[in-house]
Amino acid sequence: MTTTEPELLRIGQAAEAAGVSTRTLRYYEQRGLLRPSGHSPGGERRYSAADIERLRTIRQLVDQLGTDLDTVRALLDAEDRLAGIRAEYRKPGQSPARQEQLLDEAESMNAALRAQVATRIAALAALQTYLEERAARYVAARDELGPRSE
Amino acid sequence: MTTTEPELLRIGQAAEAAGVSTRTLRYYEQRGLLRPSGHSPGGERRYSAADIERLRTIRQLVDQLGTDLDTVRALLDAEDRLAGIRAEYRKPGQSPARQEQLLDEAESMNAALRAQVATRIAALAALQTYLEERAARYVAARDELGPRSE
DNA sequence: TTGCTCCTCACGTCACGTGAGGTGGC
DNA sequence: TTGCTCCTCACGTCACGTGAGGTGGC
Repeated sequence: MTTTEPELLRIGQAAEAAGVSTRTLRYYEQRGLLRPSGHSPGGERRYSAADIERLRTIRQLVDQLGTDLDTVRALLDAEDRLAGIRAEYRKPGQSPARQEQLLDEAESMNAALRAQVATRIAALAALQTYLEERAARYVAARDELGPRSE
Repeated sequence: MTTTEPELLRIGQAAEAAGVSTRTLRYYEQRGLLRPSGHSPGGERRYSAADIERLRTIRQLVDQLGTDLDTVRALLDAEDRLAGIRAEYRKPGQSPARQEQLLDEAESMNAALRAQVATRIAALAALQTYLEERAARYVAARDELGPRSE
């Protein structure tokens, strides 16, 4: 049996799948954030499911946390290094010290992100409370307007 | 007795109080978002406490919700119109229909904002869950690395 | 062959950042 | 008078948007 086809997407399909423009995909490539897994013989970009996942991660960080692209790249680079080390994990002669160092790095970044998310959620909760108070004031103002006869 | 001084701030003080740059204040003025309450004889901008409050509102919308400045202005304009009507409330001959229309407008914008905030909080909660799962995986990976002696 | 999507420039835009050169108030 | 802050241009930057003009695969 043949291995199943890799299911690579053209740039337009990839963009639509992640809710971004094709320009964004080319720009991320230029900035070193996301290289397509392959290319067609004619030179068209081809994106894998893993590429789309990576793209979604980038958008999460940018949209939800307002992270700039250089910071996102640093984060993904560190993840890539950790994944690389994990892939070599089974080979003999790997340095556990090196691996532990990368784990430290990944954990501290994760913790920093979690702190950012918590801060944002708190700010949004405050905003929500404020908006609810205003909604209540609107209702009060409407009552004060006098009873509209049905 | 004299009325207490209005306590107007220079642009640098206003900027620092709201955590933005002076450039941002001048830009918001140019874009019609925030006009300083007054000017010094020499032509310097002077900002009131209400101006700073308005500025903080703008930053909330921009930072927490990613709202663009045109949308923010539309929102503040509507609030200003409502405040204007309320100020005239005591005068006789005001149209309650007009006032109710403005209340409708304000309420619907408030509701839209609340929906946006709720969506964002949900997205952030999902991100938080994802980050916590990753944190757990890091701990597992560390255990797998082998027990560090002592 | 006809559309449609893709390609690479390259200029435009939004929300500011950052000097350049000069004026005004403790 | 000396700093410090203010003023108005005006060019730079980041993350794309948007054509311009041309090539490639069902």
